[in-house]
Amino acid sequence: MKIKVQAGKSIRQAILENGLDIDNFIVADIDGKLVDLSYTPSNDLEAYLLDTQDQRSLEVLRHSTAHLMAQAIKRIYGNKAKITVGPPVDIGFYYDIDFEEPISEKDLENIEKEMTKIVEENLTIERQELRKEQAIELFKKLDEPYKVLMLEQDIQEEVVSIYKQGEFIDLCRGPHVTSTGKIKYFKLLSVSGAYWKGSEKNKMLQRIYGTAFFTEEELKRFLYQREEAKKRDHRILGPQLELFEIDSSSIGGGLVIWLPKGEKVRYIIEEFLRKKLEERGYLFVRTPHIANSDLWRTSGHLAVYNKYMFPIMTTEEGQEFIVKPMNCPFHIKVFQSKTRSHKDLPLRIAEYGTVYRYEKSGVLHGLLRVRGFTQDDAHIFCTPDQVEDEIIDLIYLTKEILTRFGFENYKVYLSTRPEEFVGSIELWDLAEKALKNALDKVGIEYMVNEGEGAFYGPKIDVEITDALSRTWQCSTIQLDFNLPQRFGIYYIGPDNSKHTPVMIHRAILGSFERFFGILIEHYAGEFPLWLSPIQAIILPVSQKFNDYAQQVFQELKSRGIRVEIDKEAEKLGYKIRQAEIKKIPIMIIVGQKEVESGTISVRRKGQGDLGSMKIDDLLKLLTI
RNA sequence: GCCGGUGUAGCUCAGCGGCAGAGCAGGUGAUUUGUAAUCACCAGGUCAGGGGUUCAAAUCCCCUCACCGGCUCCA
Repeated sequence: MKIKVQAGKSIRQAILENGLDIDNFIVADIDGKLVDLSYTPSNDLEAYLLDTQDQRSLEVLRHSTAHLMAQAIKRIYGNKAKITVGPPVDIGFYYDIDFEEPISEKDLENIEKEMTKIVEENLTIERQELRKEQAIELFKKLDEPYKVLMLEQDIQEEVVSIYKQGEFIDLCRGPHVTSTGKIKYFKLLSVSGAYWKGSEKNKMLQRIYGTAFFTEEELKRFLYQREEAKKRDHRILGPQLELFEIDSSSIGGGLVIWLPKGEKVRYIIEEFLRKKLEERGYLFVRTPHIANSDLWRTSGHLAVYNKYMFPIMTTEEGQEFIVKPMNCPFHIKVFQSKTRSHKDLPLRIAEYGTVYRYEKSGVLHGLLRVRGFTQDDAHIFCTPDQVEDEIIDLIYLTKEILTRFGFENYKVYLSTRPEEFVGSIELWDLAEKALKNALDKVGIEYMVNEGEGAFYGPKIDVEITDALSRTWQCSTIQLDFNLPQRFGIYYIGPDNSKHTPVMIHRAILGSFERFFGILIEHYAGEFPLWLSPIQAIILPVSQKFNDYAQQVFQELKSRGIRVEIDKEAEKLGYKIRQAEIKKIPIMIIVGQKEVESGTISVRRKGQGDLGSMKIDDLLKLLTI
């Protein structure tokens, strides 16, 4: 809401004089700039007050909580802890601190206690402006070398602001809440490492993550959601639901075993995608997992991509082989397998190509970052004129595929020519224009990442948003002016002379491993019927009805339903529980009643008992 | 790769200088069951690996490996 502030009076005074509740407002916006409520303008103006509902207020609260934590840490550790930076982030805030003796998560409780004390002290948070030299002197005196470094090296302004709360002083732009008493609902979350200024070359500091909210309910909800997210972690659900396994000790980190049920899901996805691709004229191929090292010299990978490639294997005959990190050189070979005419273009070569990349052990993460994975890869060879239509087709295809998995929201990024590039500027301009035209014609919103393209061509990346509003990059469409040149591939144009085709690398799911990991979390392990490895399970009320259950089983099986049967000598409740835990979508219960009437009783996971029906009725239900 | 944490039965974890434990899962038997856990018994171990301290190490110390939270990287 808007409020008039007179010269010489603080916004806080203005709020009070207007009879408004000061507790509702956190900071004020003056011409787009956020200021403290203690701000006192030198001439009359209008300020826009931000209440606790405003996202920016929450950021301020969290920023203030970061300061609160830093103050608590300074009280406990004194100058054995040097403060650096502590901004708000989407989950809350962090503060990077250089501790003389490393702390661990056990210490967080103690820090939280001290924070609570400071909240109770209700210290006023005051802003003060000083000249840069004064600030440098101040932080030298306070023995905060990182603040001094920032002032000396990074901050351009001649006048800087500091914030004081009790004995604690921090260099900060602000704004902040008016006093430490305003911070009530907070929680410290984790301790981790973080490089000073984010560079590997610099010293590693300790980063403490925390969060804060205006109400206790919001904090509780946040913590609850974190717990829920943990439960749908694909690394927990995967082995639990017998989908996949990663045995780092006996097989190796980042190498995935697809268990029968996971493979079933993958197969369904593969076949679904294959059908869509073949409809659009893609030709599937299959290529080796290793190749002569010369292939990778020609492609340039050995020079440019070396650090992600497993080392060369040399045979006793002295031949060198390398495990493939990419499929593209092989698809070039497919293109080269005969002389191509312009009439053959666009040529769309697809492969579910398994590649291996050496990733540092610390970056491996379940199925999301692995060392061996299968891309839903394809390379489109076309003329420069055909690029636009191909991209349009690709965007529609990508949308169609992702929508099938319940991903409706996307962010699209177009990355353009970087400083170092191959190919002519004319070709780049033509290609970038083609990509833009394609995006515009489809009517998709996108952001341009200027200069972020690969050295070999511009690209379009698609980020999907999952059920927990997290974003993931899967699809990528990359133009390549480099490989066709390096391998000297050509097609015969209408003019009967040789031309170099444009190559488009593209993946829609990215890799089956990564996409599967995302899907597991997106669905929390409860796959929709069409993907579920087991669609239905038949539960005889007692073993007396096993024969009838077997008949139902045969019937459903012959109709193509993925069905199982639980013939154990257990109570129905137990069998239902087992089926629920396995997240099987349909439970079919058969007992005396069903045998007599020739029906089945259907229970849908998450919905409960649907009553009894004929098998045909269930089949109808399943096809909806 | 870097910082911190954690490695005990298939899984989740307790034990933290003095006999290797529980629950779930698994096996066997009994029970023949109506919409989220029937009972009993059995089996299951290089306490991640290696070295050291100690009369004695799952437990304390060191090294290695793996994983987890992040950072960097990748996309």
